[in-house]
Amino acid sequence: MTDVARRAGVALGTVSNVLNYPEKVSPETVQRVRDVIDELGFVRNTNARDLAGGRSRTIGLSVIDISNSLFVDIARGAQNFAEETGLNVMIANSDNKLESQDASLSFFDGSRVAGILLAPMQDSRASIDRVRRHGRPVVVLNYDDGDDDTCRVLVDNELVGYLAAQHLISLGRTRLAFIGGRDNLQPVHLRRAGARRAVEEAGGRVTLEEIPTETLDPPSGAEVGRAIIGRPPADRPDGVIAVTDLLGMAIIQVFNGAGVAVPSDIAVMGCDHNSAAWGGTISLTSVQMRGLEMGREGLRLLIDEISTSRDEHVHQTVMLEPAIVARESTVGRSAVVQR
Amino acid sequence: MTDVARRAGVALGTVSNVLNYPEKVSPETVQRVRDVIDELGFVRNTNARDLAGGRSRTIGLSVIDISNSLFVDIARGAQNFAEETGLNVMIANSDNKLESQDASLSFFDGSRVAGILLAPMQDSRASIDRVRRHGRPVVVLNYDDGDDDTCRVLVDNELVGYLAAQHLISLGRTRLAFIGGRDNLQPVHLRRAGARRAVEEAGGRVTLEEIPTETLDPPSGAEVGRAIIGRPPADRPDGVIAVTDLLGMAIIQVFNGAGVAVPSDIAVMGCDHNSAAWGGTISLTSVQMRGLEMGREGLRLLIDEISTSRDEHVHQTVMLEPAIVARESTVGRSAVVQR
DNA sequence: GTGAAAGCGCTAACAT
DNA sequence: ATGTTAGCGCTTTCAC
Repeated sequence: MTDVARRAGVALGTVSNVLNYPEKVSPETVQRVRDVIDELGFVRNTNARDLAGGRSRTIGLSVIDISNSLFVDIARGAQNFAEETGLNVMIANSDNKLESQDASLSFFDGSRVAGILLAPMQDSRASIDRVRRHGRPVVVLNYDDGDDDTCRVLVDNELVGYLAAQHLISLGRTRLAFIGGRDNLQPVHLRRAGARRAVEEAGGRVTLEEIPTETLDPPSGAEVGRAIIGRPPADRPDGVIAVTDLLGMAIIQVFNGAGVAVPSDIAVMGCDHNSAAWGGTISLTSVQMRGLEMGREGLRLLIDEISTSRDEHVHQTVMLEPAIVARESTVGRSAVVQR
Repeated sequence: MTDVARRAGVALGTVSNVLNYPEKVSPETVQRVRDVIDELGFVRNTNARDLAGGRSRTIGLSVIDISNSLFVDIARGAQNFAEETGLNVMIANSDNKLESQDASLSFFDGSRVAGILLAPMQDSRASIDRVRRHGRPVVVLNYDDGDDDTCRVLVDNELVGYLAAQHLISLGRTRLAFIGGRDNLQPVHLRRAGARRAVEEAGGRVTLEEIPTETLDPPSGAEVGRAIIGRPPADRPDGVIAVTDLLGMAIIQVFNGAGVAVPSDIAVMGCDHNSAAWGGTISLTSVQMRGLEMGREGLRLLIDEISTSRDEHVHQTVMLEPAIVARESTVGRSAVVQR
């Protein structure tokens, strides 16, 4: 910056003003300084800027698993909003390792980022507290650790299950099956509870069969699919809710290969709108988890917390409403207007 | 740090030494200072550190599209290696927008990162030159712009096609089909050329049919699949190479639904080992694009360029060898040892 | 082994 | 409107 000042024949402070408060400098000086900046290819040092200014324009996003499309959506949502507000989002991936998550948080802490968006892998209050004690705001995404002493953005997973079941019921299905992983996973538990509620509300005319699976991956889905096919047609469900899209996709393919028509014989749907399951020829009905909104809302809350006086900030929890995305696997080809 | 020094009853410089060169400080002092650091929850300011030290321990990774699993792999490869070397990798996603890519590069430039890994969306020499003129090393990943004035890590796409065709030929298939997008895409062009070479080498006993597609997405694959099924069995290929996994997966599902057995009637394989196509019950043979190695090698080259004296550095191109990943869709279920 | 002091490249308050 | 200057929190000589 000194070089720029000398070359433009002005003082250092003037260059700074041109950069930060151009309205305080005469137009011709602004022009001259800017020309020199271009000429020299000057890029101002963000570190020094943040250090001297005592603030930062970048926020850190830490996600558990960047290969899951929900987290990719979260990142994109946050970035889009950040763009509008002149902030920068840096992504750190934890690759499902808790120690990596901690390392990322420490890195962000050391970088004196303005704030942190954290989509944690499990209860991370200890790490969060540490960072926050250093005065760095943290907003938690997609994980309910029951701590309302922090801002969070969550999706109503009970409603996810409820909407899914309701969707199938509204299509006239009466023998539902809920294919889920183990119940100790928070989202699985909640979605199952929601499905039960919808079935109960339907009175006695709808039944719900619950089939647990070992994992949430395709092989488990295929296994369940084969088990269903092994039963006499009258004994099969006519509507299947898979707790993840990957599970649902695998089930569809088994049905496909066995001549069971989807959705006419059996309607199938997933619950987490995961692009990793978009490879199919039968597009999959699912429930939108609103990753984009989650990222965007999270950043909004974070900005709010950053700019509010530290003591006066009121933490809030935003509960996002999931929404059915109806596709061919439940409503059939003709009803799908656009992919 | 001043607080730490005062609380520990030592000078500022000593705290710095404890942090950076503990061997230069007496053990008891080290211990005392460290205790105070823990007690105060002190985290040193990376910005100030980099500013004062004139270097940085973080490197920037800019990818075109974080929703493509190849780029996710690249990121993970780079991060794994970075962990071993005490560096930090910050990911910036460009969401397929060229202006975002430029913004990311400028951000990294302003942050004075040690170096940049760039997986660009198209010829980006202009942007690269700008950054490099500021003395910041850049390594290009997965894109061959013909510029050997930079370090690059590429995958031999011609070999991808060659290996794919060879794999099918070695399984006794003689009527191959290459299902590709438009030939103006560099990878498509190269893979097709490789497939041709393998077929030529096989002499007259193997034929290669080339079927272009509008896009590289599932719908195009399904379309081709239906076209193939529409032909009399003797007229159909017995081995299909889809230029992307998504295409391949869609084709398999069409075959599946029509009672065409994969791989016994027709073997099908993809070419880019994309996890977005892993949802199937028939696991897909593909060609490993070595994203992890790409990230790792890229970072290795980058570190080399960073530490080498600026003038003495010799740019190099690492050409990664793709490898067949044989799965059920070509070799059948029994031959697949593990997923 | 430890301490003192000069910067790193900026911002922001103040002086002109 | 422009120039001057004191830090921001550290690293790094160089003395002690």
